[in-house]
Amino acid sequence: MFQTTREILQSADEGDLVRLRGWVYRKREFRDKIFIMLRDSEGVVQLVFSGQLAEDARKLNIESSIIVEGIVKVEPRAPGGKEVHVTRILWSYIGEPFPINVSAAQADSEYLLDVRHLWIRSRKMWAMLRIRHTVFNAIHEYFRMNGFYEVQCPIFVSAAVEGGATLFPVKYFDRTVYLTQSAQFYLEALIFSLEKVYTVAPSFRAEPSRTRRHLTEFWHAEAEMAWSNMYDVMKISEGLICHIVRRVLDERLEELSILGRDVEKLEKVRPPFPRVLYDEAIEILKKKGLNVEWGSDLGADEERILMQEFETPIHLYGFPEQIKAFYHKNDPQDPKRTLSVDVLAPEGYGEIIGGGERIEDPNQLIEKIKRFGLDPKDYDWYIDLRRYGSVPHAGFGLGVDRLVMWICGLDHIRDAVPFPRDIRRVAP
RNA sequence: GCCGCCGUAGCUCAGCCUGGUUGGAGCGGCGGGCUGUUAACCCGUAGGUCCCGGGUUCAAAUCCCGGCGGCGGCGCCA
Repeated sequence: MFQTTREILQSADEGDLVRLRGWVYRKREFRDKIFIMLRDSEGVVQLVFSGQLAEDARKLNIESSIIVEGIVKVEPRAPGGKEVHVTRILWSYIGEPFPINVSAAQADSEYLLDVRHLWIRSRKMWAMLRIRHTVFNAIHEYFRMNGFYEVQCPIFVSAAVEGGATLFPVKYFDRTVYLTQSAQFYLEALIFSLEKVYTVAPSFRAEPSRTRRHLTEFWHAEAEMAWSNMYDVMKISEGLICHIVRRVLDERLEELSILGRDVEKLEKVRPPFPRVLYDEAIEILKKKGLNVEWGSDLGADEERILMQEFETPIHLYGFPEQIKAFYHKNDPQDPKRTLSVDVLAPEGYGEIIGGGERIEDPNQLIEKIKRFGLDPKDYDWYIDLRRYGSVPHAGFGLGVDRLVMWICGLDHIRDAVPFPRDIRRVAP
């Protein structure tokens, strides 16, 4: 029977005989006594080796693995207030000198990406991974609580969702297919069976983006709802974000603190999010002296400047037709505008959700596909969905890695993912 | 696609602008010291094709040209 480091710190009593297993996180050597910070999946606790055991412990390099038996001591000088005085080393594996040192870790260097398979052992990565775990769990919780069915969509696809977006070609027997960039079209098909559906899956974008919020492979949480409109998307998406943030605040305070996250800022994330019409955003930016006109897309700088006005995420809605993909439904009251909505995260993190109402009329859809310079033949089955009992419907996609990046307060999306894939990096 | 930056020890970096004896520091390694550390500390020690090629010069890590490798940001999007 083994105890975790967390169990030692939380519930073990003075004098308890315990067994622990883990890795050497830090080692502090003296003549006849050695302190080792033992790391496991739950945390870190101090071990004390003395006498002959100190001589054995001296051989352990950083990240060596070890199983020990010892006696719990309440000790104010120990990190966490308790430590384990080792009485037996039951097993050990003396690792080679660990190649990551303190200065490399502080520098947040490229080297850490080269040795990412080892760096994921670090406290920072550990904290992020645990928060990420909670985020993914909360996504499933929220959708299931709200009557959505989870579905699975193909990764190999034969046509683009976004007209212009770049796809990764894949050799597929004697022809070329592509890696999916969104499950949206499949989700739209599935609402005719299940009405409210969601999926959490990777999406792939071959755009040569070199920014701190782009990956070529990212995790996409997408939902689609029959009998729904743009305002339903706003309600569900803000409910989702708030539920996720609440869960992280409830379960992961220690991890947020390790990452140095300002928890106060996350506490402010409560519904409803401000609803900002695209036109208002343009006005705000003009007042701030930016040269933006109705119809132009908001770049990263504009987004950042706009979000200085807000402390929570916002719904930015009603984008002009020309800056949104063809499938967005135009506003019948104002046809040059679409019933589209993005969620922008505060603190400069930008767009985390994109969505809106879809065109349900087949003729309107065909007409818009043509107007966008695309070929309706490429969207054959997608148009077909509208021919057999079409319904108003809407949906959205959440960039889960961007959400994790924001919640953790990270500088780069790469650090929101254990093994990031970007324009150049595909290893480890 | 556009703009900018970098390449010096296993790792992080200083030195380069203003060329000048044997190219430095911290961490890590190795050896030693130390009765309580919190990224332990102290002493010693090993470790270098200064990315590659060419040029200028009495002299190049340093200046110039070319190549290779890498990074950051924007655009696009989640």
